[in-house]
Amino acid sequence: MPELPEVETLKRELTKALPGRQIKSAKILWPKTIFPLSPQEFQKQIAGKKISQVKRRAKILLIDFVDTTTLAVHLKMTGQLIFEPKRGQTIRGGHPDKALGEKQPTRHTRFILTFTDGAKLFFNDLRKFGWAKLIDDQQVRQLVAPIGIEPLSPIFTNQVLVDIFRRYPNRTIKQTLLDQALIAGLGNIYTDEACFKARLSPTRQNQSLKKNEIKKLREAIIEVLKLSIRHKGTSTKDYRRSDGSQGGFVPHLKVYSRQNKPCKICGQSIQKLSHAGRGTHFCPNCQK
DNA sequence: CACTTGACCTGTCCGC
DNA sequence: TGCGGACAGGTCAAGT
Repeated sequence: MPELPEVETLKRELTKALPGRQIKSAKILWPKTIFPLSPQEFQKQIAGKKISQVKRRAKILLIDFVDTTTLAVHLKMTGQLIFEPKRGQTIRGGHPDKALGEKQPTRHTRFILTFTDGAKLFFNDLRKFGWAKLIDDQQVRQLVAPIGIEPLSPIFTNQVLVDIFRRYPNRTIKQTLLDQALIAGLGNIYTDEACFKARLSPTRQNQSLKKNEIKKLREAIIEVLKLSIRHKGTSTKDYRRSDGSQGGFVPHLKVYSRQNKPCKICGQSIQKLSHAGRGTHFCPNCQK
């Protein structure tokens, strides 16, 4: 599911494709995706807009227009944004690659943006939880206001994380890392992976953490996110890059979706239990 | 106030 | 083979 590294990957890829392009039309196949606008309102408002830049805040992708409005997109669990250059044109050079993905649109396509040059952007979402909101800059500020610190920003210091854990002594590490109001962009995959890298059990109580353990956790969060971004994200199932291809981080996963498989460090069996309402994966031997 | 559960959805997998 | 149910998990609202 798209978490920070996946949305960051899309941001970087779409930054190469979208700025400068102008929207010719929008086709809405599942109106709930663009709620509260009706398909007619959405189509009328977005037609003619020119994209200035693509940004990311937490797991939200922000497609800015020259007129200072924004299309804010949340992919939730199964959302995809697939960019298709106009026929005969490829974004990465060379011949069109059949391995890159299935033909667009798919049965799960919820809306399509068509640009004046013939290029298209497809929003696919199997489970229909994702959304796209066409909003002004004031509404963007309201949207991102409750979101916590970006873990890859320089102000995400040891002290910041220490303070967060001190503020919620009775929560567990996993509950804390998943809380978007505290730290932005971590989901189920990267909380489990960061805890493993820091050798800490995700179910540990915050108040039991020593300062040097929090330091290790901060470093682990940053390393795991950066490494995944380098590999263009995790495609356990639905996540796709903007060209339809899969991210390359799955072989680097140490615990997520590896229950009953041997720990890559000690060989003991990776365990899975339910915690904080999520499947939680860890090595009982390596993580304390 | 803090924590848990349900809702939103569909596809996949498992046991019978 | 088919069917029911559990499960996958981001986020918000409602319930305990």
